Amino acid sequence: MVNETKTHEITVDVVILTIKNNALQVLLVKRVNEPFKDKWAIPGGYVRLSENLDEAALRVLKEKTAVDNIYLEQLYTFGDPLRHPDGRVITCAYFALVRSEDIKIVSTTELGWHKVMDLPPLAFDHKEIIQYSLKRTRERLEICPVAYQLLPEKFTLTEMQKSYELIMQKKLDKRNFRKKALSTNGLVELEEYTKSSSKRPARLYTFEKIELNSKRAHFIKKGDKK
Amino acid sequence: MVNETKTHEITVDVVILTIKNNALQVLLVKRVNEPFKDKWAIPGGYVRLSENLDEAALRVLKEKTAVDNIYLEQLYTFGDPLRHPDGRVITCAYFALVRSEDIKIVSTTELGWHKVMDLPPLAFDHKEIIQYSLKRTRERLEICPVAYQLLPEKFTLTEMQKSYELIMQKKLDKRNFRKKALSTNGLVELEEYTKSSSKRPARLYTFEKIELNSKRAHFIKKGDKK
DNA sequence: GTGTGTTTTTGTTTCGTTTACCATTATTAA
DNA sequence: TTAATAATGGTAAACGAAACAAAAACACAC
Repeated sequence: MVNETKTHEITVDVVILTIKNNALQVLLVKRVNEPFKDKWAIPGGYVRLSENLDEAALRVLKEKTAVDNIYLEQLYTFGDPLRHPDGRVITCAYFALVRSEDIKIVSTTELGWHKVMDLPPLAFDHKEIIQYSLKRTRERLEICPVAYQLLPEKFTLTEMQKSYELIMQKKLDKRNFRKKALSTNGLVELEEYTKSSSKRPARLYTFEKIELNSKRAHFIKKGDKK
Repeated sequence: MVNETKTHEITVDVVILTIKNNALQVLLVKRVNEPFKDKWAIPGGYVRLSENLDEAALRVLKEKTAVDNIYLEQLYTFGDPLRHPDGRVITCAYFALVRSEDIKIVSTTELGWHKVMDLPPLAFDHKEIIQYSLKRTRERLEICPVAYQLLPEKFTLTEMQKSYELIMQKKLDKRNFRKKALSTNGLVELEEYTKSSSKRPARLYTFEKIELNSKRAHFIKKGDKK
């Protein structure tokens, strides 16, 4: 039985999500080799013997982008025997939430952001993996305000609400949203305002740096508005 | 980099939970070989090239027990480089909820149920894996009544409440519990009663066979009683 | 400086659900 | 009759969700 495992290979793939141009976007690499040449794929790589899975995922993330202070969570392990045409490759998928302002793309390969609602042809089972990461992101958002990982350092409540609406795929009531947002632990009201266009300036907020998962705010509930 | 992966090995480990003797119990095997000889371990095995991860987990489950109609869910993948003393073994952990009445232990190796609140010395990182499976089970229970997977075919509401209390680790109010239980989709009131000891017989209930995850009942909420 | 347009900001009420709490009656075996 | 446990109803308080409208602040055009 042990022999039968000899050609397993283990990769990590990292679904990197951000909000950019008023849309939820995912970072994809264009494949230069077969299989799936010229298709787009989630950034990934083989797990090295010396590193654990989290470290492997972080390494993949940093190979493509220069970020830190990101939200990174193991998503699911995909191991269908036929998912890779050239052999048995099991992949442990992660997802990351990053601020687009924080990101510098450092890879030399062709790399780009794609709207999750409008994905190009994808390699392997990567479409399924992205769909699953969206589902998980929504689940997380219902529990704690992970969306602040997607927002700039300073943001308005309207921007925050936009990010929630993009992730949850539904409109939220403005006043109800603000009430809940203001009661969130860690949200800090600043004495600064946006100044720009021909409209009333909006107050800026920021999030204290705190442990994620340390509190459960049950931020969005189902059925808040369609 | 590919070379560096050659000695990875992939296993699945299955945390098999049941309720037995008024306690939440987990099925463990006693190891007969090094490493961790004579310690207890979660049932597991290598993933074969021809099977996906779910199939591997199901196979492991069936090697140890004769059950079907079980709840089986991928839990988490553990890949610390030092978790196995003899080499790099990454394990994809699953957890299963089974009815103790349904189980026939078919393995020849030493195998037994252990209360999760009173575990023997465990091999590898298996203690951590079991703890994580309990956490996940609680999360599932908050969403849908998976506990019926642990109950006998026919059960009383008191038994159902006991199973919830064992998993959630807290006392629940009897009348509130019954109110919610009775409003759960799929719960069927039978025209049968327990008959046994010197007390009033209790009505029996059963669950219709339905898809899990198909409904979200939000069965237990936080703070129901400490 | 006045008016217009745009966006931000703010509070209340209603409604249903959940929680906490409490006590009595019913049924059986012994 | 007693002992043991099951079954049951109601209510008050707290909480969360949903729906809803008007005033304030600024830029700009005139």
